[in-house]
Amino acid sequence: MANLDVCTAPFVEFDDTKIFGTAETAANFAKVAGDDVSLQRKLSALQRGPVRFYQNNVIALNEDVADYLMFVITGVVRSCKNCKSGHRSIVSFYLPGDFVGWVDAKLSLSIEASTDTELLFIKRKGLVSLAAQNVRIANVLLTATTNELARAQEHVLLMSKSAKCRIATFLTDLWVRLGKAKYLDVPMSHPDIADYLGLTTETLSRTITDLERAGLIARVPSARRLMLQNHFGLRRVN
Amino acid sequence: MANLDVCTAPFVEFDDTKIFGTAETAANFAKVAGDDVSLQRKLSALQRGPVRFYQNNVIALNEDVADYLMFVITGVVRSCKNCKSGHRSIVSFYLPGDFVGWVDAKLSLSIEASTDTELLFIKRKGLVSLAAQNVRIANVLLTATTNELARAQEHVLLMSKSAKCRIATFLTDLWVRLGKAKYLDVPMSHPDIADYLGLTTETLSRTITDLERAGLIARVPSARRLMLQNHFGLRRVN
DNA sequence: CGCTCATTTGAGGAACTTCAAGGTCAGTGG
DNA sequence: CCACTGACCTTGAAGTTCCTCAAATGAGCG
Repeated sequence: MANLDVCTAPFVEFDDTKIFGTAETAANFAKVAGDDVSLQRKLSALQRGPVRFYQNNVIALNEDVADYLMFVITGVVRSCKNCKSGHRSIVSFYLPGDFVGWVDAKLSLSIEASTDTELLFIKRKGLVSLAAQNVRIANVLLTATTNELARAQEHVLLMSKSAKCRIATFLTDLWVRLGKAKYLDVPMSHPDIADYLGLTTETLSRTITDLERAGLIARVPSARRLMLQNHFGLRRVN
Repeated sequence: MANLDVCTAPFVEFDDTKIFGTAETAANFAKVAGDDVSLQRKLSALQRGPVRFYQNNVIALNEDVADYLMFVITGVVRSCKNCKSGHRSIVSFYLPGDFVGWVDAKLSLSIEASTDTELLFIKRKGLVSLAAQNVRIANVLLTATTNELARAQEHVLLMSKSAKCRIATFLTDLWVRLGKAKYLDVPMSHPDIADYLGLTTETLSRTITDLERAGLIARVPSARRLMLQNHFGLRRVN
């Protein structure tokens, strides 16, 4: 991240609709400014990108994030801890519209592309000083951080529940975050979900089978496209 | 919390040194303003209290926290989720110097006194608008939220580790947060620690015994006063 | 002292992991 | 077109970790 061009270098042109399909939601950073055109201009002066990353690319190490904040346009970003032992924990998934990179170097997390993704890089200092002048921006930043805090706290709560409950809750929450479509097209892989929930892929797979047998969900054809058939029941799992 | 007097009503005068012993660290809200006397005055105009709570008193329900933010002066505050089933999870402990109440009503958490405690109540809106005028305050608030976010994320990481690792890490982190004294006087009860770590009190007790047998810690006389004997070893537990 | 609550210890059982193997799917090259 | 590859997903059997239930011990307070 010392030089953003290093990040963009390995990415060649490709057909957007193929990888960033129309089903993907896309977010717009300019909306942060509302209707204020001069503010929109100031914001766009702070941004660099969009930059594209392929699945499993490392976007940044947490130590590098001091200067830039990231904003997800399409795809899914994960922040995770990779231990020397090979064990991995995923702390958070970021979807379109989320800011990535609030937390400083304390925990040395790795920011990676969970799916192919498009990101904006935003000069952190510039955004913060903009917030000191503009109440709207200040509130957006405070809301962004407290929302992420709320999600982290829900994640903590989730981790002390059973595997069945963790997975049911994860799926319904994801369904809500992705806009409550008819089908839940799960964007991230099973290994990613398992590491997010503190489970093995085996337990994940077995539990999804259990939920399916209980009539709560259905694999519409494959594991990546689900239909949540009994929302009330899913919320009641424990 | 609609009326703070309701909170103060049940508390009678008592000998401070008995309950809020000298061993307890105490925090000063005015330090947020640094040396700026006029800023200190503006801050103190926003605060109400200190208010005292006894152990296990409910300080606020999360839905009530819209108007006030809290600042811990002495003691330990917990934010927790109490399910109808009787199950309880503790999301976070707040020590002297911490702000409580950033997260809004989404998750309906209960803010409770884990030990006897003294708190300031601070008008949220007033503090936020002060932040929009003053860069120092703005940075204090952003730092407070991102620090809490970092702690929540570490908590998430902790929850996917073994019981032994969770407890060893909890103890060393607590030791650091409390100022690295010779003895670790654990301020919160075993049930609270267990609910924070997603374990039972039995597992907690057994594991502490294991850590003691391994020579990593010692119960100096009782369970509430520990000595961390091998910090390197404690950090290496997995 | 005698009460209550907190902590410790034990035995058995449930939940999840580990290890192992088979199946599916998309992309690749012959 | 088809077989090959590698990553992902699924399923089974055995093993660990942690929980549940139950009881004993220890600490604080009137």
